[in-house]
Amino acid sequence: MSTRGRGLHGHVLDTLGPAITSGEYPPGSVLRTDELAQHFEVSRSVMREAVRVLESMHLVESRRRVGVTVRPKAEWNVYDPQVIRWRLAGADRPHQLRSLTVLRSAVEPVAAGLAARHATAEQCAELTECALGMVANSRGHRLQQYLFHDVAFHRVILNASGNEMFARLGDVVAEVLSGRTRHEVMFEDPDPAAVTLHVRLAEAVRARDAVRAEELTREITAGALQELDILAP
Amino acid sequence: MSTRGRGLHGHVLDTLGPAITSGEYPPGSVLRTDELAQHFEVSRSVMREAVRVLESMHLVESRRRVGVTVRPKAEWNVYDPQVIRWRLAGADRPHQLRSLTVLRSAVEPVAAGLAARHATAEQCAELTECALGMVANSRGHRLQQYLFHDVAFHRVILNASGNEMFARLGDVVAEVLSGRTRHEVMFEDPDPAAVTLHVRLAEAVRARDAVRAEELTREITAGALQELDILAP
DNA sequence: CAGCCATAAAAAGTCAGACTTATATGTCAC
DNA sequence: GTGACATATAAGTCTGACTTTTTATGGCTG
Repeated sequence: MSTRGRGLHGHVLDTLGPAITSGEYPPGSVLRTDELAQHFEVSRSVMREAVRVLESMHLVESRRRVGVTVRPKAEWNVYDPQVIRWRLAGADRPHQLRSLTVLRSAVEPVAAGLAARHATAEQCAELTECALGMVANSRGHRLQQYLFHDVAFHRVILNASGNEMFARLGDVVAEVLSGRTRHEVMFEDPDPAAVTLHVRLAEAVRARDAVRAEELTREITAGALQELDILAP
Repeated sequence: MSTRGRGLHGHVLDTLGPAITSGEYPPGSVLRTDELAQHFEVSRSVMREAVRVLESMHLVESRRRVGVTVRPKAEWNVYDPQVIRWRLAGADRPHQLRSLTVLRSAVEPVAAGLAARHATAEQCAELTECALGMVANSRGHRLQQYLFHDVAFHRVILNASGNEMFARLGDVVAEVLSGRTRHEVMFEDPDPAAVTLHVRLAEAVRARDAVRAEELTREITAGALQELDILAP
């Protein structure tokens, strides 16, 4: 996973990326390409490629005669899936999870409304299938199977919205949902009310009821916010 | 602008990036690093750095013995500011503008609600100042000055939300707003109703009225959708 | 002492060439 | 047809030398 371990520069990124996003190298820190290359025991060419990638993520800035400077957090490309993974794997995972859940609560209801208008028959079928899968695995500590269908469900909604920006948030939602099952809440069976909401949402999309789809999704995301004790979204 | 023309690899990206996002090299196309290096008259090292950046944006995939393959559009990192700029500069600018406006319509109302809760006194003051600037420049074809305050206004809202994911959409909103003034609609003075909505929104945030702030922002973004003839968002 | 300019040093940037490695594809035997 | 094997190809890596830009320094002049 991650950088698919592809190539030496990928390995360097797997170490250096998290080190930066976790604050090990705080903003303003200055790194030297040559030193890094020595430290990671790779050639300067490889190190330079890694730095270029970090630069394209706005994590660092490379300037002549100065070095590679870590940029302030506010400038990072926080929508880069790689950056999101690094941060979710690091210390501010809880904070990141909250930010992303709030984002979900803004995007998903609108996406669901659009999905109700644009979903194909096939997508409606997938949706129903996922919802049934959730129901079937909602009891008896079958959390992994439940998660699988939950993720698939939200992915279909986002894709069916027909908006590419929404569709690309599928991975983010998947991370948030699986993160929830893995480390945070959700040690017990999922809330039956949440399961019901998904079933009704699938029905609403099938019935092309955009308003109802949007409202049901608001209830779903409100639940997600509550789980993280985010009272005032 | 763009890649800040920094270095040869930046120049290569300025040409190759738009070429890919515009579909000049359709998904599935295979490029060879050596050929590209020759074509751009740069060394392979520089070309490789450029390819690495494109790879980190998920625009291409580099595989041994095959070459550099253009990935399907659905896999691109469409939230990367660089990618957004390239696409806004290219042929599917209208399509991109619609996607981003729909995204705005989902995010900004929630952001405004949060801003009403979290905005500092300073941010409230900035907001009022921006709104006044909009009013002052809403007549007499002072479109540039109006745009400046409009962008600043929405930036403050997004920053004041306290959510880093929202805050990072400031640049996107800026692009959408300025794009609107530049190429699309808005040859005449802005709609007075929209101006009024901004003033009332600034008041709502100052008054810590989250519900009203959210609703006013919905009206603002609904207007933006209408301008692009997006009837059913 | 202040201000300015020439100089030097530091680090990134660039290039060229040789070598390594993975892998798609074709070939041959069975 | 299936499998093992050979081969060619393009990316990947390393090294070392050179260039360019930017900053700091230090001495000169007023």
